[in-house]
This record gives sequence, structure tokens and C-alpha cells, in this order.
Amino acid sequence: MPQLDSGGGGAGGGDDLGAPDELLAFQDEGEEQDDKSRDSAAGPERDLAELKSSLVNESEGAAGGAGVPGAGAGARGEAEVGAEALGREHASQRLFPDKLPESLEDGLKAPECASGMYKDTVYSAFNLLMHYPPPSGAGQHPQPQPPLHNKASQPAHSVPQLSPLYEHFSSPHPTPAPADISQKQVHRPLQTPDLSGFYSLTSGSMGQLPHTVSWFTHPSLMLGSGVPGHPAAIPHPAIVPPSGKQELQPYDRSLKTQAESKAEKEAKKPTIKKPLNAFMLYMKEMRAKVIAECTLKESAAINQILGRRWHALSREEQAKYYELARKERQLHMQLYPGWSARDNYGKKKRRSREKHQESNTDPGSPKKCRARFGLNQQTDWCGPCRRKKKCIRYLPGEGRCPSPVPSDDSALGCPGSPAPQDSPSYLLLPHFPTELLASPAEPAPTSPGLSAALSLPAPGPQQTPHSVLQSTQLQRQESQRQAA
DNA sequence: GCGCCTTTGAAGTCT
DNA sequence: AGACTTCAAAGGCGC
Repeated sequence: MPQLDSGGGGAGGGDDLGAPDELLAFQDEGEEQDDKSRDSAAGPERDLAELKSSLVNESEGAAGGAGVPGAGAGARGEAEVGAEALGREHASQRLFPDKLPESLEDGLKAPECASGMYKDTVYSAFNLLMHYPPPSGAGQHPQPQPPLHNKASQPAHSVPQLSPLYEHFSSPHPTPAPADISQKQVHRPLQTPDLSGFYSLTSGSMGQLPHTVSWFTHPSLMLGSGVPGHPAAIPHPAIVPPSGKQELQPYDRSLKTQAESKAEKEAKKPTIKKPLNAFMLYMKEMRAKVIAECTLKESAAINQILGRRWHALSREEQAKYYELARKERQLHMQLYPGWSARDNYGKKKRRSREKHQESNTDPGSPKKCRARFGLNQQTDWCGPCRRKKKCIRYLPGEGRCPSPVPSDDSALGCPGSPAPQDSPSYLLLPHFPTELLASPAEPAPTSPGLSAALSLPAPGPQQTPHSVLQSTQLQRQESQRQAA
């Protein structure tokens, strides 16, 4: 697997957490070609890669011109700009006075400005943590912040694209917490005997983040509950209160047994979210743009588009996000030394293994059906209506799909909209805009930017990012031969 | 109101 | 060790 070039300032850094911040190979058969084209940086394949990038950039540029708020700003909370943004802006101006006005996509567009994103995201934010002066009195008595800007008056592009963690901790007014956060948020660290082990950084981490410590202890960052004033009490974007239930009244609580209350406490523990990976950071940043360009709101479709865009990104562009994600993990690790991803296992979904097994044992389940007909489990819809959830070919009472999927792909498509042979799966979404069904080579006139927004590949053998679908077709043909 | 969808990546678990 | 599973974000949608 290709590793990030150390020269990219990336994963080769000595302070790795051990996580492989590597540019994962694409899942399609164009992987080798992509790698070769990027490695050789010459020839028609290189041109193609540039074309892809230009498509992405073009669409993103169009989005920026359309007044789409900076994706990061869009992904962030709505009303948290104000003094926070100004503070960041000032800090960034101090740090990178020459780059501040440039938007993130500017940094993405221009290879020579590839560091621009770092300036606006990783480094500015990280340096912000390092250098931004804590409020006077070691952060104990902050001066009231006058309302400096509202969002409308704050140019989106002037707001540095900050990753959630950096963004949050660099902000005097962190991501708005739930109104009842003071009642609900009981930090996991506060329930551990060793408070110092969590939000207040260890001595080693303090050495690494000297200025952030006092910043973190800013009273405005404190939770209203828990240990008032304790430096460990820091609201955090990665910390969410337990889903929505009101706490028991004291009287009710008194009725609970100790074990029950303990179990409830466990259940009500706020969840420390996983740090976002590179793709998640990218999605957060770009979602707003895609929504604006494609007038889509369905996240499933958006994510498919973003997934393709992600693959269309150059290694350097992806490296920025890998680096950002790496620093996110690093900071997350410092903030929550004892945290493990396992802590959140089972909290999000009750989609248990038994459920999966049940689904697998269901002869008409989509999974079974796709397997039966050689369809890809991840990308293929099962049946004429392309439903993921239920296999349309499953006939109740018969318990199994009656026949293999015909070779004619139109059988997979809804009437009147046959699925292209290599159509991306997002084109199969039920509510996908019809204009997006236009040929990738000939974008619909009504939405010329959509093709670019989707980063649809130019026709040609070298542009087959959805090899999954192609392999699916091969599998399908194979299954047909076997059936014959 | 919960869970699914959909994406990639990280990390945990299982075999 | 490798395969598999879960969870991060997001918002519409189905049940």
C-alpha cells in the first residue's frame, strides 16, 4: 500500500500514533493506473488525473462562487462564529498573514498552495492551540466577548477550516452545547477516580500542548455540572450527552437500586465520539458544497458523491486530510488517554450480530439475494426497484429468489430509467436528481456543473472507478453462465 | 423516535 | 494474520 511521502509532512512524522495514515489504494481496478499516473506524473494518465482534479476544482469553484458557505463553516455549528472566528482569524493572521484571505479550496486548487490548507486547517488550528494567548488570569477570568460578527457578516472563506477538535478548543465559545448540557453532560473522566488522566492533560501532554492547557481550563469551557471549575471539565465536540432522556427526579432516583443507578449511570455516560478520519473530515468540509451544487439533501447520495470525489482527489490533497485526521487522533488521544473505540461499541446501533445472522439466514434477504446473483453487497441494489432493504425478488412464501437477474441491466432499473452499465450506485438512488442521470460525458444543460460536482469520470477505459459494479457485472455474467 | 442508508478509514473483535 | 464488524457525520426516509 502506498504510504504518504514523508516529504508531504504527513504520516512519516515521528509522532505517529501508530495508526497507518496512508493513502489507501482505490478499490477499483484503476488503482494501478492511478498510482502509476501519479507516480510518473506524466503521460495521458497524468492528464486524466489532472482532468479529474480539474473537474473537482471546477465544481468546487463554482460552488464557492455561488456563495456556498465554506464547507467547514457550514459543517460547523451555525452560530459559533462571532468572537471565536475573529479570534481564529486574528491568530491565523498572525501566523499566516499572507494566506488568510484565501479559501480552503484555493489551497486545494493550487498545488503550489497545497500548504494553504494546512495554514487554514491543521497548522493554523494547531498553532492556534499552541500560540493563541489564553485569557488573562490564566484563563480564569475571561473578558466578556462582545458580539463581533454574525455569520452573515463573516465571510465564509475567512473562517479557517478547522477540524472539529482544533476548532472546538480554539474557540472561546465552543460548539454550542445542548441547552441542558449542564444537567446531562457528566464527563466520563469525572466518573473516574483519576480525573487528571483525562481532560487535564498529563504532564507529558502538557509539555506538548503547553498553551492549550490553560486554554482548556477556560471557565467558559467548563461544564456546569460535574466538578465546577475543575480543569478537567471541558465540553467537547466529541462528547455528546446520552441520547435525549431526561434525568430522573431525585425522588425517582432514590427508588433505584444501587446497581440500577450504576447501570443507568453507565447508560447515561456521555459518549466520547471517535475522532474523525480523513474521509469524514473531508465529508464534513465538502458536504455543504455538494448539497448546494446538486440540490441534494439525502446524505446517502451526498456521501456517494463525496466518496467519488474523495477518490478523485490527488494524493497530496488526500494527504492533507490524512494529516488532519492524524492530528485529530493525536489530540483526541491526549484528551482522552483512556478512551477506546470499544467504549462506543453497541451504543450507536442495536444492529446486533444476531440481526445480521437473521438477515443472512433469511433466504430472501438482500444480502442473500445479492450473493445469489453475484451482486455486490455494498453497491448493488437488489431487484428492479433497487432496494437495499428488502429484496424485491424475494417472493413471500417461496422464501427465495425465483430467478437470477437477467443479463439485461434494464431489469435492474426502474421502468424508463435503465441503469447504465457502469453507473455509479448513487445514480441508482431512488430520489437521485434525474438530471444527474445524463451521460457523464454530456452533462445536462440545465445543470452543467453537476457532472463536475460529481467528478464524473470522463469516458474511457482508464476511468472506471466503480470497478465494483463492473466486477458485479462479471459476477453476474458468471452466474448466468452457471445457471445456463 | 429509532434505525437505515451511504461513504471511507480507524480500530476493535473474531477466526 | 487476515477477515469481519463497528463507529465516526449527515439528513431524508421508512416503519
